[in-house]
Amino acid sequence: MTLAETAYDALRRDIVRGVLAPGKPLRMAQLSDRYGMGFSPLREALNRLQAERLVTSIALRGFSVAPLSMAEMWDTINTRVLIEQRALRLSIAQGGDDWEAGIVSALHGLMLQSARAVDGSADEQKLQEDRHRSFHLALIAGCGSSWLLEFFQRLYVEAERYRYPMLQQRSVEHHRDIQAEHAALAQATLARDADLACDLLAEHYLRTARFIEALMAAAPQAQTA
Amino acid sequence: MTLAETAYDALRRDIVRGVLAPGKPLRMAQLSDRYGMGFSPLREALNRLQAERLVTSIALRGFSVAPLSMAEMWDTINTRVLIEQRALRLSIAQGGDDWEAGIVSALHGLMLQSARAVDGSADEQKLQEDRHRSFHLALIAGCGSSWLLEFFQRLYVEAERYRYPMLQQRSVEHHRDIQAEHAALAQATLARDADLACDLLAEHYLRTARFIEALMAAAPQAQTA
DNA sequence: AAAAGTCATATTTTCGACAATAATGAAATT
DNA sequence: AATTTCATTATTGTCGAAAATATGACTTTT
Repeated sequence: MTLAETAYDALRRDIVRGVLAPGKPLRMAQLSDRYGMGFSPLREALNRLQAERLVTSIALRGFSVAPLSMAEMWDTINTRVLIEQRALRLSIAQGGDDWEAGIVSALHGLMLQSARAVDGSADEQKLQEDRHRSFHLALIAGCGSSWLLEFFQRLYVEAERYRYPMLQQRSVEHHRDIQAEHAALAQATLARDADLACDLLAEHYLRTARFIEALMAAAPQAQTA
Repeated sequence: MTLAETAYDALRRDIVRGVLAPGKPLRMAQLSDRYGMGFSPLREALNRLQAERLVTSIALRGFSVAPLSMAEMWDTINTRVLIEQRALRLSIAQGGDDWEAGIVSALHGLMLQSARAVDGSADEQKLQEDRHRSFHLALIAGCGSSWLLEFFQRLYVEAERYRYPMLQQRSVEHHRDIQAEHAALAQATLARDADLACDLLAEHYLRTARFIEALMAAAPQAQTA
């Protein structure tokens, strides 16, 4: 892996996790120090991230972490529902055996982990997040549209920025059985009940959005810094 | 404007217009020569374009122009219809006076040009293309979703790559009155008839797609080189 | 003859220095 | 006191060279 790719991964992770706070200016010298590399690979990574709207830039005034707002969170959630409902319907209509197997496998991984660790290390948490993304990706992996899959990835990452503070609050039990929601979603999908699966998917995301909104209203400084 | 931005614009234009053929490897030395700048700004531009999927890259093996295929064209068109129909409905539901004014203005620009020039210079053609994009953007500019607007831009550029050979064939009259389609679309939108406007929009794009498919079947080497 | 290894060349990737521009703060002016 | 001017400093953007890696021709081995 090249240094530019390393920088891209590291910056992306730090932005999503809020280690680099929204709005924060990203000075080259500081980044060079932090990630142990020269300007060139960092600038390449920042340009990629800019294209993905995780960072903003103004010519000759450098880069900043893209800001967050409640309005944009709702936009992200609503667009996710649009994209994923379409992708889910396409998958249900034309998904094959490998698609079904992928869902079963991803759901298994998701269940397995919830039984094991109440709250694990940073590595454990990363693994959990990966499995969560893998599950939602598996549901729509049969859609056959590279655009829908790309937009899913983009929106997932953006939503993760908002969801991260929620993930940290393990103590607060969310008044939700998220695993049950995932299981029901998988079941409806595998039963090829498109209408039900789409409803469950939308409700799944809207619940998360409402929860984050409440959380942000209570502690707005957490991510808007 | 920085050199990196200049490089981005120039590369993007040359890729969309097929001057840099799909699949063609982009060697740094060659690009440096062609655009008259060093490697650094070029690499930044290429990284942005890679994030937008106009170029592909493999570590240590450099960049290439992203390939084209009929399957991907249909994916692009279908996704466009999904995104723009949603954005159009939102705009119709909540668009204000400035949104309406934008449509009237953009349609006027579009009509004006068609009356003037049968086939203009390269500059004239670029202006025409800008007006066409402005019109379609104006229709959905009231949607209030930055994600939908971004995806529109992405899909528009990709579609332009496929549409370009058609634009060159001015001699072939397309058996279509595209201006009339645009006018009808604007009329239905301003009348706030969402169902009709969405149908007209989908039909507008599907006609183009079918035309391009026929064109490519006749001369597949034009862009797949 | 086919496969594997070896070297020379071509190409990408990264670094460090330099140039260009913006931000900062002190001195001068109104 | 507020504003402007100007020099100083900090920061970004670009270049050219050097390091790292891939490519392709050639030799050797099986």
